[in-house]
Amino acid sequence: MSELRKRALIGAALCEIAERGSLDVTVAQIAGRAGVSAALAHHYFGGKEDLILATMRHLLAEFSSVLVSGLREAPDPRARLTAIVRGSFGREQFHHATISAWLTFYAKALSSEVAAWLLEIYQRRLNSNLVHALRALVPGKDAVRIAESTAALIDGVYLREALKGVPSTPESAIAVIERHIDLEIRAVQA
Amino acid sequence: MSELRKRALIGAALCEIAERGSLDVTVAQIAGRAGVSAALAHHYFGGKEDLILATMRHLLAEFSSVLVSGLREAPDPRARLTAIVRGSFGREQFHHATISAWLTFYAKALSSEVAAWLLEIYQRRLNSNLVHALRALVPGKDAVRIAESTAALIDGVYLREALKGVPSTPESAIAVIERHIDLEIRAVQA
DNA sequence: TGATTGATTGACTAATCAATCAATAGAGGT
DNA sequence: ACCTCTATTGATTGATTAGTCAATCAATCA
Repeated sequence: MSELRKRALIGAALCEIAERGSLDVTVAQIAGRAGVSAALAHHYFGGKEDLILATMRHLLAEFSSVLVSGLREAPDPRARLTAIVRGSFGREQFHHATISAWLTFYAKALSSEVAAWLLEIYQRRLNSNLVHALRALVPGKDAVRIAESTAALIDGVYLREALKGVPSTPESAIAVIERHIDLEIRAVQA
Repeated sequence: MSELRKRALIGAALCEIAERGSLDVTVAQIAGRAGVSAALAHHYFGGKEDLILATMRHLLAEFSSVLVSGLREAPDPRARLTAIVRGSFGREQFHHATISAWLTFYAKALSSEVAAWLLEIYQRRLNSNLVHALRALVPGKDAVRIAESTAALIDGVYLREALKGVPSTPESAIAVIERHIDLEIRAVQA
């Protein structure tokens, strides 16, 4: 029962945060959506902060698993890069709701030590994956630089997607990133 | 006195928001920093929401004026692009505080109609400036595409700067964007 | 001087919400 | 039947905070 309720509460928190576009969600709202009382949320998570952080961890873990499974199937370095890009824009759904939740967590990282720490781990892992794949294609120094700009571009495109009211397909977003990678690699190799 | 107090309150709100890394600032905190009572803030702005939005407008207006003056001095299209990039990363200060405030406003745009509208105006203007400068260098269709990816890259780099605890110089950030622009232009012209 | 007006505040209200707690219910074991 | 542990909740508390209001203060003007 414990795990079941925790999962339900995390899912409800995700929905509520995304729907309201803010971390100003009450425990009662989350619990209500999960079909339980607010007191139960406290029982299982200790406090609101822990529930929010658990939700964040869930999102990060989910992305991580998508990334790992994508990378496993990539045959060569360039395909690994594509896997990372597609993973970044294919996380569960490319839904406005999920993207909103991410942006909200980014904002939280400004004021929460733990949230910042969690995001840093995600960023480091993304960066390390990019660098690793790039090293097979360009000199090490360039790999680091290209990884950095690519990661920033991913975040930027993601951010703009969050603010865009209408949902769109990930394909156009992916194309932007892919082109950037291609241009950078070609520029170095030329 | 009216204008003086309003300016002081907006400045205080900016500081408070940036320092706490969140829009969860109380009217009392802002007013206290401005050296007045909370009641006065209500007197001048009507409500908390209006004060926050006025602060947002201030930030946007400030950026806009920096951009305009930078563009006026640019002798050719490529210099105009550089002016836009430098303006984006030279807004008043490249301070962690200011960047934090921007990210916080981005998050607010998810839940506030007016905030979203304000940000959209800023984005549209930035985009239009980029497209206009690019049209002199590449075909129209490419100009639109490059403007889009450049704007996203600017936002992405800015975002990462916000989360980075340590402050850094804008030069490295500017270099990333400039390189992206150069690569894109060269790829089209080739 | 006396009146008017704007600036300013302290005190108050009403609402919200996280967190706590005591109490109930049910399952499983003895 | 009795105990024990977990799940669950309604009620309550304590803290926070936006917004209001009546009262004061200061300057300007008639």
